[in-house]
Amino acid sequence: MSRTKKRSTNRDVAELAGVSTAVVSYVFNDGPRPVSAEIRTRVLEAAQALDYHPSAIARGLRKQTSSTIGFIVKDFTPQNTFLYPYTAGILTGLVDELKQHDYYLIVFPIGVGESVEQLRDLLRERRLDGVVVRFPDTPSADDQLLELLASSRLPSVFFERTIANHPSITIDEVTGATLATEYLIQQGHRRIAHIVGDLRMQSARTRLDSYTQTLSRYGIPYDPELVQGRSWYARDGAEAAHRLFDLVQTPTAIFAANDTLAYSAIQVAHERGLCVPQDVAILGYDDAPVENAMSSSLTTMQIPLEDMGRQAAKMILQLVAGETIESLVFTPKLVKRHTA
Amino acid sequence: MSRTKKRSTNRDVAELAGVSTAVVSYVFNDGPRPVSAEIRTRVLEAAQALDYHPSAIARGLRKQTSSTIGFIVKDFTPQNTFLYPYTAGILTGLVDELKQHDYYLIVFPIGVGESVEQLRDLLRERRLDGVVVRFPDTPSADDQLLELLASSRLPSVFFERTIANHPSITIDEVTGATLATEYLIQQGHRRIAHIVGDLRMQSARTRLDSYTQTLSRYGIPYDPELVQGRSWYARDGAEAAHRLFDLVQTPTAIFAANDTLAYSAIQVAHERGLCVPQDVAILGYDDAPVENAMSSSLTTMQIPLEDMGRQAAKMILQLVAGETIESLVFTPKLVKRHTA
DNA sequence: GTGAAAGCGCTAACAA
DNA sequence: TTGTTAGCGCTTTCAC
Repeated sequence: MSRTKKRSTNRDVAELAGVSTAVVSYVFNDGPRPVSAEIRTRVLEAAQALDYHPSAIARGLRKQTSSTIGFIVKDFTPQNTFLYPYTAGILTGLVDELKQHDYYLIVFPIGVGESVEQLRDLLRERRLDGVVVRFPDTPSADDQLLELLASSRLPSVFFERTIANHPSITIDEVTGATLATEYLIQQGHRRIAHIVGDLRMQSARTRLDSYTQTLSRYGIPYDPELVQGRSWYARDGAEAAHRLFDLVQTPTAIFAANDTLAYSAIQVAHERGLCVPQDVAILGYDDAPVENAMSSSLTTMQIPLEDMGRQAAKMILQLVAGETIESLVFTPKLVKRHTA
Repeated sequence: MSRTKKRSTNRDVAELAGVSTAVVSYVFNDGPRPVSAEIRTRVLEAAQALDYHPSAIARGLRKQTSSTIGFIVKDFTPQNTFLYPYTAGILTGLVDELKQHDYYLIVFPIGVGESVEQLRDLLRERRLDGVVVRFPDTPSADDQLLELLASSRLPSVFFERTIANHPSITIDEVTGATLATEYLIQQGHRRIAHIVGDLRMQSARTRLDSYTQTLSRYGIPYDPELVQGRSWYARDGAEAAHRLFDLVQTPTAIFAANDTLAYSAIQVAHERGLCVPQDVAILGYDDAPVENAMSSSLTTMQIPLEDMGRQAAKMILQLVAGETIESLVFTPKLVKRHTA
């Protein structure tokens, strides 16, 4: 394996084909000027013979583009950004759609409490044509990041956040949580509990608010005991479920703020000998596409993460192309399976 | 927001600081030639004033490197490569470690049955300094991909595959599955079932083989009825579990070939009113770091995916730096939790 | 210790 | 229709 053999360039091809480098460029870019059929094939053959592939770096320098998009992700959890179904789902759609358009994706997770210096570099280095950004929806000190993005003047699309003057892709949480609650009511439930997520996050608060408002709209009294939970994670979900089942008057239905919490509740129900959904109906939220035992049986509100990733790709590419675009809002859909 | 304002370059800084562009380079690269303290600060101030950041593209063209690594992933499942815990875990460690070294990561999933033309381009475009590759371990027609990799002459590290002359990171499946089976035997079990994964994959076959061999080494007769399953997925796991519990003589322990299958088995056990681990012990494999209700309670064989990703990063960087490196083998560790 | 200048591989404006 | 050539922004050799 001769590592010394130099890769062939523009010029090598030109020489072998007996043309100028310009023509080689025209052939490979289908323009901007026409090339006679005969010369075109001669160039193509020479390129083939030399195994020539244009250097993306050199082209990038010349055209001032990179055909690369950045995916900037900041999450609460420290190291495992990509294990989070939201991130993974979005990433899947995003990268796949970009591929269709011959764009590449650089992933850039930002750990908890990490400095932004490196991100600043990335955004200024001309390595990216645009960025897709997902920050947690806390109203906290991400301002630094936002300012960084803004000052970089890179085209950007935001996930689950509306930033002034930036197109975004968001979820209509109000409708989602309202539909969820209404469904349980329509199933005849009156004693409906809610396991909340991390209330520092807007989405958790919105789901809670929509739950209470829907109850009141249907004339169902609000019972604070029926609202439990403190994070998005399984342990807290299990604890919340135990509290609910310990109540004198237990709920007949539980609306969990995400699937993880719903799974915990199901497990706790099973442990206590309760049947789902006969003894207690359990409804999730996210339709997190994880591969696990119960993912196919949970009734939940589906968020089309992969599709959202696809749309994000399309949006950022339009932005890069100089078009103006509109923000997008996705509405969760009820997926009836076997737990509610 | 003036999109017209041009970004400042090398030269702008040089002019403002009253030096040559060479000096600017020396300052930003700390070499290769020394710069007087006075001039250094003058350059730095000018750069600050102009918000100058060197262009990675231009530097790349000059130095013939990109500070970018590719992560090429091919999986069985069509669109959701990144939802697979293996991929997500490895990716997390990989990208994080690369960040420490100021390298970026381009992710490139390859869908089922997808053409390799685009990958060929990526590998030849000089966009990458090296690649980390994970293909499923089938002995099938990935040869095309392998040949592509080889002919690109890019430094590469392979996951879970040993390719001639290529450093790799693999898992000692024999030891892992043997430890798993031995543990159940040592717990006093004699009637131990195994739910296999997709037997087209080497890892599934190895886990099965090690299971049978360990049984025979301990003088436990092999009962074909106790081996069920046909894929890595929940549905087939549940079906396998039902078959096992339908047996006249049911198993007292189940070794599942991965965590997903283990979870299915647990759920089925619960549905049938069996207690885990009292009535039936269930042992998983992977310690897939998914966020779900039971992830913290499953007894399983742990594969340090994130750590493997980290090591892959270190290896590929060493390779890029021209050093020679050794392949690495990771051994799964038993993690005792509450299901076996 | 510093400046001038060549050149990385490509694209596109200017010539012919 | 094609050739020539000037850069894109950087690093580094050569000269001082």
